[in-house]
Amino acid sequence: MLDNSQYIEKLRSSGLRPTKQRIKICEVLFNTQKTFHFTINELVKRISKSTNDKISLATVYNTVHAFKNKGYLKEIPINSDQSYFDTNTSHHHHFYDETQKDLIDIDDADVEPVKINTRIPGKKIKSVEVLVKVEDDKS
Amino acid sequence: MLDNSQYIEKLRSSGLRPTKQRIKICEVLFNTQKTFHFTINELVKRISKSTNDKISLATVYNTVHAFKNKGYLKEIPINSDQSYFDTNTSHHHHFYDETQKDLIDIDDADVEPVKINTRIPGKKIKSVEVLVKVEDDKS
DNA sequence: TTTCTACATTATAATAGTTCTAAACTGTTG
DNA sequence: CAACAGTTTAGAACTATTATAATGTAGAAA
Repeated sequence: MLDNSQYIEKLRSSGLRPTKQRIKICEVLFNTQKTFHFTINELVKRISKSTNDKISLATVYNTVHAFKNKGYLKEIPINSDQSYFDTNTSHHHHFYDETQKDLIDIDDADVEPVKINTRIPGKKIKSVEVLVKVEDDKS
Repeated sequence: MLDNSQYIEKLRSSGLRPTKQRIKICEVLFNTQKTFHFTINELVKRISKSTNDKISLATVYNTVHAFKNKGYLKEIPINSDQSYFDTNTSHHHHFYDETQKDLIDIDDADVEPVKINTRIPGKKIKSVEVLVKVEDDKS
């Protein structure tokens, strides 16, 4: 309960009612220097570690989707059986470690701009995402 | 039953027994000039259109996974609730039309090679996949 | 060809992630 | 403070996928 006013504002300004549960989720997601990746499952674990109140699974799903729609979270397309989210919403790409099942940011400065020399008529590009799959190098 | 010998060979040479069902699935997947994308659901529909025999859903899953492991199919990571597969196994990238929920190949020649200027120690790059999300251009 | 065996197919059950539902609850506005 | 619209909740429902266990079959050996 230190400085929730920022979250309250953040929520209010995007049309979300600042409820106890949403503020708690904000704390878990954004009260850290580092950005990070998570699945809903992992987020639920983090939440239950950091509070004694239980937040229902449905609320976590609802809130994460609301945050995603508001642009506070990004969803990362991984060939996987569950959704990965990223608290880093700036433009950047990812390594996916197939051995460790781990997702790692690639600083945007470390990727040369991707040039696509073809278009689809009537469509505009919304995003360009690079996924670099890696595995243990046993050479 | 025209020219199944190629499929029989293909299957046999990769250690898969050429069964009726697998040959039928081969026909549906590879008996066409064009490569295409599909979900399991769509594949099941294609199969039931082109034959009177029913192939069990479990067999379709097993076979698709076997084909994927053998490199006859590629799985495309889309931010979606179901898996997309591609009969085009050559190196290439994709547009994903978010309006139409449609996946479109990008010819590899139309994408400048993606340069990643950073590595993860002990890991080697397995693949670099670009996903270009597009939407209707209402400008 | 017949027999044998390992691999395949099948229907169905089980599982996992996610979404839906309907009742109870709570911010917010007036 | 009253009232309403938005929110939370537990649990049911749903969807995609995987596991299971019985039955069937391809291919090799006799």
